Amino acid sequence: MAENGFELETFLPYRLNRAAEFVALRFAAQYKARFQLTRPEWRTLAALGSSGRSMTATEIGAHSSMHKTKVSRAVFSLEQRRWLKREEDGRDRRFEHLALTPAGEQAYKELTELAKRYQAELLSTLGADDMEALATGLRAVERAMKKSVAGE
Amino acid sequence: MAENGFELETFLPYRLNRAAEFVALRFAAQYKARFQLTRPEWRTLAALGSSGRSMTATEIGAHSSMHKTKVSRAVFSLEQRRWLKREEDGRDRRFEHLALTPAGEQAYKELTELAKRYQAELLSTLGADDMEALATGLRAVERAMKKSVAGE
DNA sequence: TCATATTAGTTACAATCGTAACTATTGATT
DNA sequence: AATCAATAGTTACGATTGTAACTAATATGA
Repeated sequence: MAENGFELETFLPYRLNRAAEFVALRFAAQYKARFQLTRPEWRTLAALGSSGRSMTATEIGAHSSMHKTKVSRAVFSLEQRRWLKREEDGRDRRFEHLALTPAGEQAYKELTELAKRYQAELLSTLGADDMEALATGLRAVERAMKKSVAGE
Repeated sequence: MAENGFELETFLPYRLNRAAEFVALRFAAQYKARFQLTRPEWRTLAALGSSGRSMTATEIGAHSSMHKTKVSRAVFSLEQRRWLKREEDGRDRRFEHLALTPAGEQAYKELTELAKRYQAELLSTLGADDMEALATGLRAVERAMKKSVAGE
């Protein structure tokens, strides 16, 4: 009941979390079954694959909202599979430039097919209008994310 | 780059996850600092507090998209704090009806004040229009969640 | 130049998590 | 009634996680 004007049903962190969890689980089952990939591994692979260039671990973390230790471990395990290679930066050797190998790109490509199918499924259950609204709202959150990386 | 028509920047699971993580972290820092609450504990407390009635652990899990072991552990620790009490169902003793104690309600009320402040902050950084769009989109996902509980 | 601060990334360790197996109870089928 | 299936919730255990401390490299600035 409305004790004091707060309604959980309108509270963004709660709603976003449960929606994210719900939407992620079905898809996770697919890439886990196909490639034995964990969620951080898929997210790392996706960040690299979609950027089409090399990225540092820190960039991947910022792009995916993953903790740096999560990224570090995902990078390690993708490297073990030879889906990713590291190259150290010549000017500043603290940086490692990470890029997919051909095998990694191939796997990514295959995963994008699953993803496209899943996205189409979502589109049809949510409806185009609500999907569009969701995209608009998420874009705003993403803007806020970029700002908060820049500032503070 | 756009290898085959898939764009990670439009892929819902990825976007929802990173937005949820981003938005949740700042708020989690607050309830952790104030009450030493974990995320599952806050979510369980919130589900109960906002419903204003008793719920079973399964209902809480469905409402919050939390795994049943997460709920089970959160319920246990809230019970330890005397913020929640269990009552067994007379007709079917598999069910436990969970409800907040007065102390639990008091804590919930205090947390809703933090939540309201945080929500206001979000509203001002996202803007009213985009916030509204996000709410519309999330509502659609929530409808899909309810259906998938009903079916299959 | 030397000390101090900052940043990228890794890792030890304790805490948390999910899978699968479990107990307990009820429902369904014969 | 007796069996078998289904459901609510818990728990053992191995896997995954985040915190904090660490290494290594670079930047800052007296």
